[in-house]
Amino acid sequence: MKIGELAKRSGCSIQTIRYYEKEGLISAPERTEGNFRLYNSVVLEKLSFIKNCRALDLTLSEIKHLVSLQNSPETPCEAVNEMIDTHLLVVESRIEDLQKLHGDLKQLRLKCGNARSVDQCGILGELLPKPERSPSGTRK
Amino acid sequence: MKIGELAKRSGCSIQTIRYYEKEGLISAPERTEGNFRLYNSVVLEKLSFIKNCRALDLTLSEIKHLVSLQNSPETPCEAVNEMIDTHLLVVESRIEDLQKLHGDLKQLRLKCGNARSVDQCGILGELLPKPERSPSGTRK
DNA sequence: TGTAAACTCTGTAGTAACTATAGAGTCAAG
DNA sequence: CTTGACTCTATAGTTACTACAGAGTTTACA
Ligand SMILES: [Zn+2]
Ligand SMILES: [Zn+2]
Ligand SMILES: [Zn+2]
Ligand SMILES: [Zn+2]
Repeated sequence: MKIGELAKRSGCSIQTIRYYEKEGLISAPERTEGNFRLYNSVVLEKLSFIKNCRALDLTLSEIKHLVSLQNSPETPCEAVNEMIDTHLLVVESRIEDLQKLHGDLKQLRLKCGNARSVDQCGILGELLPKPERSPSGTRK
Repeated sequence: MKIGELAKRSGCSIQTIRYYEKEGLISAPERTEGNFRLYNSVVLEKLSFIKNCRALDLTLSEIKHLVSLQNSPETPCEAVNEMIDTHLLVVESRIEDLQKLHGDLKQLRLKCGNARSVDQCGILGELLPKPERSPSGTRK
């Protein structure tokens, strides 16, 4: 099959497939006389694997690592576990960050009061460093 | 003060300050005879504002919008509220996504079993599409 | 058989918000 | 007057793609 059909069947875009090839995530396929890429169905599994990994937000470099592990099946699988564990930590800390962010935003949202104009809005006031009105404002 | 001192005092890197200037988030300062940027302390507040907004993960374009609102103080502050609300929704959906991800990763992590080698590791197996051994594998 | 549509090719640029150089110029101290 | 610290602009790199431009290939149909 040519790249267009592969794209439809795999759910990856044509450009993404070519990109994965360039990045070494899938191997370069044969070509037709006219230089078109020609795939067999095996690559569908590889793309599916990659998609599963991407859905877990593993980076392409991590996926590459996993692929290389698959190609040397006798390696101890500790490396796999470590990668997942590390990734779990990253995800957990991102969740924590976002939850703090969410709390801060909620707080901030309450600061508007019922201001009508921007200069009275408590939100912007809150974002400024400290609205300490300088006692002898010497501007310029 | 020159850009180096501003960087130290603001906690933004020199490149970031120049980048913010290029993007129109802070205005271009005066220059010395030798073409060095020369700042007064007002810019410290602007950078602090930007840092606060970035800590809430507002995009530079959103921050630019807020800055322009500050510069027209009579505008109704609805726009501010809407931005925060929209942003809250984005953050909430990111948190949900990550929590699902986290669950999936936890699940996956359990699949290792006590495999010793990669080819027996349940994690990689799980990531593959479906290990249905084809009954009459006609390859090529 | 001719030709137009649909497909594919490579290479390049764009995305967000920076970071990190290279190579040149400026300034302060000894 | 020279060294070192600082600053300048411009450019490239980061991540995982997406979106072209311009050229070549294949298929379908009249
Ligand atoms: Zn990871
Ligand atoms: Zn308000
Ligand atoms: Zn937002
Ligand atoms: Zn395992």
